[in-house]
Amino acid sequence: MNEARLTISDRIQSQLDDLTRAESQLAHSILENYPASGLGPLSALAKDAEVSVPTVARMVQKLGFNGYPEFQAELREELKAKAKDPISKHDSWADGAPSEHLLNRLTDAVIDNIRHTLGQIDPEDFDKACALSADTTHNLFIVGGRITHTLAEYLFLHMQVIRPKITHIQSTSNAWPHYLLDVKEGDVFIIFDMRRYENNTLKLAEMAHSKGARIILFTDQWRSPVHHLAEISFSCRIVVPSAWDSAATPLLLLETMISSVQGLTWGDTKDRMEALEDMFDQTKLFRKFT
Amino acid sequence: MNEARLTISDRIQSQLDDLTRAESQLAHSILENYPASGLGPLSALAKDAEVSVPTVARMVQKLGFNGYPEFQAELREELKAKAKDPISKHDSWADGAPSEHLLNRLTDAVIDNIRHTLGQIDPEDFDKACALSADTTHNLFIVGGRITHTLAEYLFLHMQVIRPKITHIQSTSNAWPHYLLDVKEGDVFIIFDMRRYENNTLKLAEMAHSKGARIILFTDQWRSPVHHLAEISFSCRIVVPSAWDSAATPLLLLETMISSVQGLTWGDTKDRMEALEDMFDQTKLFRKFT
DNA sequence: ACAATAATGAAAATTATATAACAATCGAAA
DNA sequence: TTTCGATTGTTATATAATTTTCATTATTGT
Repeated sequence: MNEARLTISDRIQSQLDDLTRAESQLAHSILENYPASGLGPLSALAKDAEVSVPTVARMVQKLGFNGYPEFQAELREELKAKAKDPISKHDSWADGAPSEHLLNRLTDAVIDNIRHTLGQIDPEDFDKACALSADTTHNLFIVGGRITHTLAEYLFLHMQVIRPKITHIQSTSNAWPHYLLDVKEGDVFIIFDMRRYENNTLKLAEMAHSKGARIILFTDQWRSPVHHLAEISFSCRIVVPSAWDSAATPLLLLETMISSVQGLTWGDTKDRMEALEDMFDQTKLFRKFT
Repeated sequence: MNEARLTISDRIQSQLDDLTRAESQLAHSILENYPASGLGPLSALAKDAEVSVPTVARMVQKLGFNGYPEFQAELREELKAKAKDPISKHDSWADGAPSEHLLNRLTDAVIDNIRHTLGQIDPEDFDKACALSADTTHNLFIVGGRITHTLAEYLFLHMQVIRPKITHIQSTSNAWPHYLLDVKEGDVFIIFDMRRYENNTLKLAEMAHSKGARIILFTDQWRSPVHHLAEISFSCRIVVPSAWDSAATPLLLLETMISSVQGLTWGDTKDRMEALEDMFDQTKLFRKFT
């Protein structure tokens, strides 16, 4: 993927000395605010550079393009590539594997997903969601579906240590209506619903909502219907070159959330963690050392 | 003039909820590689988003523009402004959050973990592990511990669709010795053991090993003691600025493995997936569309 | 200074592009 | 189901953009 491709800007600059008066004006005008000016209509560019329309057309051909539209297409390609650039420095992640190896392709996709997702997240929303999750004056319910219950469980396992009053509900289970009996106004639901959105999850969300619960939703880029009920939604990009979706991006958000909530409740968490350590010591579940 | 401070991207995102099917497709297509895609011809954008040409024209008007050219002009203005912006703070992942925000710090760490981990993985080992997991002439056991059972479960849920003869064992459960009765020579174990290595997991691994099972281990950079018994080990970097470890890197490996195994067994998988689809249709578990 | 040649611009011809008008489709409510 | 309204797509028209042609103006070498 990493061809030593020279940009149009490069090409123009290298030729800058051999240009005639009008061409030079034009070249400088293109470089002035590159690439925006080149993406407008040809006539606008000509006017901007104070040269005639055909001058622009000819220059573009001199640069090796078949026409102005082709020139613009290339500019847009550059722009796309640039947007991805921050990480594309690594032509391959797994050394020793060709870049077409699934390891590299999937990793590329996941990193890309992360960037897109993070780029669209409002940090204030995120902080608010963390604050809600840290609020121990209300109950916290964590809800996952068929696949997403693993994410829910992951969050639950950590939150369990961090704070009390927490419940994990699997929406595919028949038992969930029972849990809802205890829901009080102001309780917080963290709901996971990724594509192939589940009817059960939606129903559960509706009931929780009607009881006055506040909903934080983790969904994909197409958004579960639950998002109409949610106070805060996080839509994650999940598409990878696979028949399945990737949970990596939502997991990253979860882990950040866990860390953040832990920070907010540190006083309590500390005690709880110590208590947990003691329990583990007694049950000899873990090894003291490797 | 404060209206002008909202980028088109912002405006689209804020309206994302109230969009119809075609509009939503289009919106996502625009955001997909913003702003490049919006700077091409209207018809190209329409084709890209798989909507009709007038849909694009209508959407642009909905966004408050007098026509597509006006919309493009605004995009170019944004581009110019961005290029001139002295503080192009695009070195952070979550725009709008300071680089010290946990979202950015944790994401940095996770990407770093991925890079390190992938760099140390031998692609041949990886391919071998996939081949082993795809081999349906033997049973496949997936084993997780207290936290890692979520990863195990995630793998199990997918593998379950891809191949038969598969079992998920939670090493913290009392029941695991029973599972081992069925283990035959040549059976494959995929074991998860991250730090705070669990005694149960080690014992389970030892018993499986003594029965002639082949072990694939997912562990952290310090390596679970199980790795002495493992035929193939993947050590993942898991450290992030948090009191907890990150499961993102092992998850990425898992997802790659799932995709790879699926490729290896595609003939069978296809049938199994179709059967699963039918089941889902009958139980009305999922919604057909958003 | 004067051809000869290249460079440039004005306007017409051509092509592509966006808008408008209309028709089909889909989904919700009766 | 059937109907109504909203949404989306198809076709046709108008508009804008690009390319071509050709006349004009600079530039260079003799």
